[in-house]
Amino acid sequence: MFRVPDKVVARLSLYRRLLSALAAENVEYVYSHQLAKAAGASAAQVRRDVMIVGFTGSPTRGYEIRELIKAIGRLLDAADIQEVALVGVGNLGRAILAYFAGRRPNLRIAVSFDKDPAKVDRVIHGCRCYPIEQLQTMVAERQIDTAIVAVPADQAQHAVDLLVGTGVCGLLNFAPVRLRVPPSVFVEDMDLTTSLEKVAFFARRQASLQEQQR
Amino acid sequence: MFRVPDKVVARLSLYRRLLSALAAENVEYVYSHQLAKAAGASAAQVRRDVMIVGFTGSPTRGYEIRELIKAIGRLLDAADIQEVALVGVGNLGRAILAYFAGRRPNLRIAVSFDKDPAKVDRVIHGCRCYPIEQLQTMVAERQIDTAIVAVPADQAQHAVDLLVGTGVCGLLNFAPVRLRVPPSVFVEDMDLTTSLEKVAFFARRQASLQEQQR
DNA sequence: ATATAATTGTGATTGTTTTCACAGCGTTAG
DNA sequence: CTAACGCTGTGAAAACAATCACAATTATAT
Repeated sequence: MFRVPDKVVARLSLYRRLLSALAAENVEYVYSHQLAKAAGASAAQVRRDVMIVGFTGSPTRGYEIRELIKAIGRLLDAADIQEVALVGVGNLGRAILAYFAGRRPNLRIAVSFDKDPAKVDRVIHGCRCYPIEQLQTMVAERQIDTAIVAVPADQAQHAVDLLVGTGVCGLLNFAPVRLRVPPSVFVEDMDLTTSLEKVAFFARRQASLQEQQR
Repeated sequence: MFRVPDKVVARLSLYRRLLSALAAENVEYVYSHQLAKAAGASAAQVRRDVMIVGFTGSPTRGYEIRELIKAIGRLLDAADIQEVALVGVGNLGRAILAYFAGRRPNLRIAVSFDKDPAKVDRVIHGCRCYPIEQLQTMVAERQIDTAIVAVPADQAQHAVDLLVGTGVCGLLNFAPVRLRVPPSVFVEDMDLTTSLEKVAFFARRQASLQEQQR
């Protein structure tokens, strides 16, 4: 099983969404440069990425959209349904639930956990909340390998230890801390603070650049 | 003004948080390898990054924490307060407000906008919500250059056009679409769907790898 | 039938980011 | 006073990612 760089996976996910939108408008074929424009990438990049999924287009028609969507799915998606666990059903956790509610049926947040008894047993955006004590049993039972961490920073490592101990090997982390995990576990950090500081930094640079020009 | 790669900015933001935590415990000095471990980076990387901020440590003591924090601030932070606008006060927007409420006083979400009259004029997590019609006036008046986009996908481009038209040149985008902006505008995409698919992909790979080994 | 035009697939190249490796330097120990 | 240690700062190398550029391909027009 050859290595796929994570940037490529991210772009393929985006391409697929764009392709689905086109398919919904009954467009049948798309050229690399069209897809590139929609995705904010170069045409060469799109062709390279498509090459990685092992799909091939026609020099005259471009890529057949429905087939390309399937090909991307064969690489990205599980054969069956892949369930995701959410830990932490606070403001952010609920927003995440709302966001994913009913999106992709074969990649869905199946269970959530919280330590607050007020949340336990409630069904929020179609997902039942369990007490954190049941995390290991439930995750093991459902063979969940992917989880979203949306607990406060000081509880994140503990939650992750529980998850990893039960076999979870993919984490989407919203807590503003670096998680300690074995190298076999993939962590994607969604660090709002860092991202905002990044944007603020470049915005300020650009603003002062424009001021200089005047 | 020399170029700073955006990955470096992200790491510096992280280092600063880690350093602040150490400073709070009255630690005075830190070695590159210690900071590296906490940040999940290599020691050489930390030293390179510190080099970029133009700070220098001692071969025997390492970096003086309080001074390094200041040095990072001189690069990353605005001289005065930098205000941020939030567009879209739905589930996600409110979670973002809660997340940043009272975090960093000189980088704060000062105003929010929504088209829903039910939200207008309410103060949510310390931030007043204005009708979207007032966006351009308010943003121009307060000279805001940084904004967070948390509206549904189909409204994102319109919101961004308004923002960019008023001089905003840094965007943190939560809408699952590619924004069309002039090249002078910096966009950081927080694409939950893509990130989750990425994590799910690598989790699945790892899981099937471990299965193979058995 | 043949020429034309536009696109794909990909080796080669370029550019960027990370790591290596070591000189130089305070501090400490003998 | 000298040696040894373990760190920083950084040129050089390696690894990684994106782009270029062009042969191969196939529909269309003549």
